[in-house]
Amino acid sequence: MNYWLMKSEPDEASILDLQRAGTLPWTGVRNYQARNFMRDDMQLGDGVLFYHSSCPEPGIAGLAEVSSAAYTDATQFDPASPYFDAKSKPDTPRWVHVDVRWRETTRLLSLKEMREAPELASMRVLERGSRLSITPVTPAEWQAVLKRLHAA
DNA sequence: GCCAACGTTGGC
DNA sequence: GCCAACGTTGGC
Repeated sequence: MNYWLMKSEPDEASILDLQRAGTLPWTGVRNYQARNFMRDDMQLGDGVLFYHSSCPEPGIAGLAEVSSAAYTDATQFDPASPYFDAKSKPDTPRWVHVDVRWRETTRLLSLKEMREAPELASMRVLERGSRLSITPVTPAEWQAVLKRLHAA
């Protein structure tokens, strides 16, 4: 069992969108490191911290879980999609993604609060210049986040 | 809108 | 394989 933090712009897909849909395909990842996490390291049932980015109040907005193995991201072959990749060929797809299932919509654990919490200081997403949209979370960090989310 | 940080591209 | 140029991310 692994844990992850996954960034989403709420304008595109918010935690409430996920709650309504139940499950969403995590399409649009176009970074090799993030893709490799999904392809090589994610397992069914892995815990996901759902993070809102590029918005007025960035932070963790809910909990989710990995609900599929990695499979081909169809948007890479769609010229009308913002995620279209002309260099990716259908016989050797470059981009894959997993599905993510909603678990809980929590209070917002803001980026500010995350930075101020000593027990979260080790989180990869807080590293200087970190832009990765998917980062591993340790069991200790996961527990610490849950404790904060469910407190006051 | 700014800009620091980082990833990717492509010429050599 | 190097590295300059360029593009993107994402907080502020």
